[in-house]
Amino acid sequence: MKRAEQKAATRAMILGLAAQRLREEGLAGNAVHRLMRDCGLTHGGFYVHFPSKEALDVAALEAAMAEHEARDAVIPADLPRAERRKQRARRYLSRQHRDQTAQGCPLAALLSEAAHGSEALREAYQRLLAGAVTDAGDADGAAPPSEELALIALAMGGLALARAVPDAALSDAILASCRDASARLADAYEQTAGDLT
Amino acid sequence: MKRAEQKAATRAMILGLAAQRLREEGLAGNAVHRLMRDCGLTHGGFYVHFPSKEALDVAALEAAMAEHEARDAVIPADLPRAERRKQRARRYLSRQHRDQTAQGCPLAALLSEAAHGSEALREAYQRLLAGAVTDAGDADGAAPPSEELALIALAMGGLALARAVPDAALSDAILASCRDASARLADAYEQTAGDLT
DNA sequence: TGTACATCAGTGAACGCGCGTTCACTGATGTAC
DNA sequence: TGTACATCAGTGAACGCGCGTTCACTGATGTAC
Repeated sequence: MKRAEQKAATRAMILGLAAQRLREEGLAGNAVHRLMRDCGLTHGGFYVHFPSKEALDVAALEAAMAEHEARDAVIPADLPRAERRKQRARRYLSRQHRDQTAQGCPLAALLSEAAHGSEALREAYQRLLAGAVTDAGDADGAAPPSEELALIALAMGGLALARAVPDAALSDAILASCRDASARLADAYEQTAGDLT
Repeated sequence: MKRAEQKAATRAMILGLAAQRLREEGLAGNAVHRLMRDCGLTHGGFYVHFPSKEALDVAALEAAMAEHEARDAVIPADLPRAERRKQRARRYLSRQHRDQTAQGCPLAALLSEAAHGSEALREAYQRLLAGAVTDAGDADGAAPPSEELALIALAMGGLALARAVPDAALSDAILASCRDASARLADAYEQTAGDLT
């Protein structure tokens, strides 16, 4: 079985690097030739592991999300819901998350690009988003998905905006504003039930 | 002066179409050859009007923003601040805005892609964002920029997310959740002064 | 244990394609006399 | 007003480049006897 193990290891290396690149450079900036070369391989061998570039993009998105979620699984479950939401926002909208794009949330990294992706990619994107909403909702005691959706949209929008802007002071201000807004929103959700208009 | 007028008209046509394409397909999907062909011209003539593709991207971003802002300049100034903010959010997070990408806000269309753009593009992006924040803040009676930043991040994040997701029901739910969250946030800003944490 | 054969991960040259950009040109418009 | 020349917006062939993908191959690993 040594051959199969070696193959799996190579595939994991390609996928791992692709998952980083996808977040750093987006869908467009992740070329097969560069990816394979930077794995110490030649580009032809790529198709032993993946049927197409599109398939890699989907697999890389999923791998990136799994890695990102494994990274911050430790929010104490005994805190009140609003407090957990604030902690999540504080972490997501941190300078660290902004600056470490390659290890960050791929949904934010592809926030505007996802709409131009293949159908398979967009379905994976939606599935991962729905998963994140469900996870957060369950952790928050079966909280309405609409609340989690808005909190996630605010967090992702703030993070993407902080990365788009070249001025460091403005970027920091965006993160701080959105952290504050997340906290206010978390509090507001505790005060009144949500009827949408 | 007939020649100069003709030239200006051609340039405006190229720029106008580029401003649409930029929002529909992003930075990557806006090719010189296709753009010129769809203007009824050949690609060589492009460089009579713009020094480079990069320069076009910047000009198209600015043109798109100007067009977008001209489109929704009519929010009554005599309404209370929170009400104006809610109206703005309702419009920005509408199904219409989501579906008419080509006429929509270019900052949302490039939300995640802007970070990979040229320095000139990122500076233009920041300038336009700052302008939108200032305009909204002035209209709201010199409101703190941090409040406007968070409201804009929520609106842009929600819009981009609603476009990313292929399922129409989920997309609608995202818009509705973010409209509701914007309203709650606008109310929350009226109740307490903002100190950032 | 040693030999012959099969498998298959990875190689590297080649493919067609679309990209941004250059450049010698054409021919209608504008100017000078 | 008519003729000769200059300008310059737009043409279209050509450039080098990187992309995703294919394919005949190599040579180490795995299997059969």
